[in-house]
Amino acid sequence: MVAERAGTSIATVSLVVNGKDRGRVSQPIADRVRDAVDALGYVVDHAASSLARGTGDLVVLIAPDLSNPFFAEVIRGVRDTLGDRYQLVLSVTERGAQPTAADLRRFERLRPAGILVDAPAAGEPMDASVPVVLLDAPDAAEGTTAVDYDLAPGIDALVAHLRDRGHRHVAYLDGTARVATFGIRHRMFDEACAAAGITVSEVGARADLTVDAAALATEHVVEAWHEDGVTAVVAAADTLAYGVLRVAGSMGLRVPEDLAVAGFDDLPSSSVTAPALTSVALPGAELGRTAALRLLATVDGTAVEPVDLPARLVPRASTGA
Amino acid sequence: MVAERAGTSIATVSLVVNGKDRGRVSQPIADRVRDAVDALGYVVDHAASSLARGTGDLVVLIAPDLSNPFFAEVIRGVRDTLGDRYQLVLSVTERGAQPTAADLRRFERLRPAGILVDAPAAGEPMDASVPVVLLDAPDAAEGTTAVDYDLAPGIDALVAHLRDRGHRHVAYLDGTARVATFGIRHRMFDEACAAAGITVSEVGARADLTVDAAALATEHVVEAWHEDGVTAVVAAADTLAYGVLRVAGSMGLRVPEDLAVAGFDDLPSSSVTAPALTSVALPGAELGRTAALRLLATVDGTAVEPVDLPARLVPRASTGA
DNA sequence: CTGAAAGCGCTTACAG
DNA sequence: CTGAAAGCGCTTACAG
Repeated sequence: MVAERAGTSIATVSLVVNGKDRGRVSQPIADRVRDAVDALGYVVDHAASSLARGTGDLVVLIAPDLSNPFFAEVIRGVRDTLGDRYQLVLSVTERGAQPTAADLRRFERLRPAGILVDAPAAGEPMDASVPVVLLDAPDAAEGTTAVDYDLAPGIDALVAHLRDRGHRHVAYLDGTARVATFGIRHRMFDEACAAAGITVSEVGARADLTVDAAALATEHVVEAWHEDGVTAVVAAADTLAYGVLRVAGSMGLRVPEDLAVAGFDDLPSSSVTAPALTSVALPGAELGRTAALRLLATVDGTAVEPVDLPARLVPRASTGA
Repeated sequence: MVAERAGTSIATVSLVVNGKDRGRVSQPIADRVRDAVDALGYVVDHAASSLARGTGDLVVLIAPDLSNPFFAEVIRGVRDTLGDRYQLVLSVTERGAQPTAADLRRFERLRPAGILVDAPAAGEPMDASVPVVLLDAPDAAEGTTAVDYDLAPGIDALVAHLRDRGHRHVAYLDGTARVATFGIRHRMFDEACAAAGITVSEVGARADLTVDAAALATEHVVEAWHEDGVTAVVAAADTLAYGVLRVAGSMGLRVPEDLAVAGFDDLPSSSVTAPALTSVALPGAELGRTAALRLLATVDGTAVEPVDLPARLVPRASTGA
């Protein structure tokens, strides 16, 4: 229809629409085509275009359940970096599940320009026929491209902070998700504690990343923590720490006097909890931005120096800051 | 490749893969095809398939910036209802922006089975060449399909609650987003107040849906509210109310004694703020579920009775509950 | 029950 | 500078 209206061939329309008309199509004809496109409100059919080209302008970001508002930051970073050249679409896994190789398979079909995977399930082979960049996947296999946090500065600062406040025996509330990043957080925390002369309680607990689940898990162990002499609890995510705060509040435990609490993520709402929550802030937007840049580099065939993005401690009232 | 391996034609493979082989392909051949598919890890190419069919199995959900964790609920509702037959992908607008007709245009190209649009920008013509269902779009034009909240029960209960607590002069903190749903919340609140003999302060304020923006906006007007004799402030969203809580906390204002605070959404973290936040709970998952059902009904050509989903009040400590 | 063929709407060498 | 033609990987009448 556009070609007809512009009085030219379909091939010429394609060239103009894709901006490949420089030196190939004369000015007047190109203008006529553009007028016709505007008049008819024509948009290139994505299916036909990516079929012919072999690839499209879609970038897929596969993320775990968005109930953790932290991912909004990551998404924003990706979006801002991708710009107009690519179209970002998101896929979220089921509640509590992590992205798997099967998810990757499903989106390969769309012939995207690339796929980003945030916090993939541990031990899955994350490779596809299109460029893939993993986010927050510290166990990524050799040969895969991954962008990770450097947790050490944040965790070391947290442990030093707890130590300064006199804590010598603490507990850890882990997430249930089978993700490498949680494993690493836990391990690095244990190691930092050991180095600082702090012992970590044998009484462990874990919960899904929701306030309700964390509150339930906390109720089950809070007595045991108390009897074990625990004075502070560190949760693998702020949403988990919220559950601890809620239980502490309803039991009349004073935070931080009776029990200090800290988390990971530094969510926006962590500055308004009762009391405000100490948290290891992870640079989510930066993670998204860096991952998108690496994907673009892969697509364009340029190389990028890998860097880990440092976490930092945000001390607040929940640990007596 | 699959056809070759199974010793059959491409057409037969297509039939088997799409489950249209009943009474058309013999059992042994169908089995051979399935074996070949498994062995080769074949998946249908989405672009080619939707080009040939004219439509695909994608459902697109266009939502505003996800920094409001409330949308996670909506998404979950949609996901759970869509099931395996359709593949859900999300698109998020830029921070603070609402979905527009242009976003719809962009995703039409993908030939999705349908498009869901949450909280579209006010006054945009939201129609497309594929089925569209609007969520939380109380100003939707005639002829468009929309699923909305019934805010009355929640707002009436909130105003009655404030009245019972002795509030006679209150303020409203609005969102900046150009969405009908915010306009309606404000208007219904004003009307309910008028009916209950409560006056609403002329000192208005509005902010983006982030804690930081809301805190900033609150700082600018909190003096004026005080001088105006305001005893309670209602925010158009919980994230806005968090900003009020933060400013109150840093100024030494007691909540609810000096200033009562309430919001809309009932986010998971609202039970752990300082103090816990009274909120008009909106059934987000239900909204997503209902919208997905209506989309499926449109696709299948069946009719559905429209229903609005009632909001309800969750009273907490921030209003003295 | 099975396969050869047309066509979905594009892009891209290629010939003119 | 421009257009006719092949081909991207499927699906679906249609003929056998």
